[in-house]
Amino acid sequence: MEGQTVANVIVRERRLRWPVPTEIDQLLPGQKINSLSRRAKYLLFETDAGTAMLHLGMSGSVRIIDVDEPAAKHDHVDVQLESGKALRFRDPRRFGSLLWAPDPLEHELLRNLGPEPLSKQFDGDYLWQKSRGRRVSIKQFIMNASVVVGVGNIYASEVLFLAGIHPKRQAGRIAADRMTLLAATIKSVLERAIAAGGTTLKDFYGGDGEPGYFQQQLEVYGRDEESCNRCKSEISLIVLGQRSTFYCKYCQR
DNA sequence: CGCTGACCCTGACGGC
DNA sequence: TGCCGTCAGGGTCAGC
Repeated sequence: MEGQTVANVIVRERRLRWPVPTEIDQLLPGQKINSLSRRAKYLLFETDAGTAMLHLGMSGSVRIIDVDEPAAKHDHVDVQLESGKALRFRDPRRFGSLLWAPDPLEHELLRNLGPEPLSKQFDGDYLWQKSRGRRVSIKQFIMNASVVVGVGNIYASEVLFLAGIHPKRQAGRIAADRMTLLAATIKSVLERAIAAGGTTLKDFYGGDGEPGYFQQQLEVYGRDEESCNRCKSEISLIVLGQRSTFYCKYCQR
């Protein structure tokens, strides 16, 4: 889409996580997409008039189609291009969002986000400093986007297993050297997952239309009652902050 | 300010 | 076959 011009925007359903603002259909048509980028899990489509911010939520997806392809159920938005192709956004659960901002990094939802996990500024020292005095569990801590972005529920469990840290351990009670290991493990898990094309549990497909393969490398996620690859004991399942959490009670302290 | 739990919504699946 | 309860990979927000 980069460098292409928007011909028209069709909004069939405005009721997403937040209502789709009229700027999307009023201002986007006629604009050239200067660049595509990303901050946290928001996809950013930058134009001279402003930036469209797209979040896929839990069940959202986008794909490139011919403009005349009939819309199916849950196909909420089409961004039609002058080329005759369109970006089609589908989201059955409507937890996703499509917003508009003159300056996205100053948008209320982006301005207080923590660092990107693969950036240089995200390291053990940062995690250690940020966590002092915090009593919340380390798993909820690393899933908190104001601490660090990009660590979702699958990777949080995986990271903590590989770092040998119990998911319920209070964030503020983890020593600096373990935080260094934790930050490095977050980076390596995300890098490996990206290299594998992501994790396809049931219906995730990457931008290339291919499923991911990282699920074949999962150590604990979804493996409750199966045996730990390291010590052979049974993987445990608990709920932390309403999210399923998998871990080995012998390998993680 | 930090933390917890409720909530947003649809579809898939298992048990009966 | 159908109904009901449960669960799902994300994230925000009110209220304490």
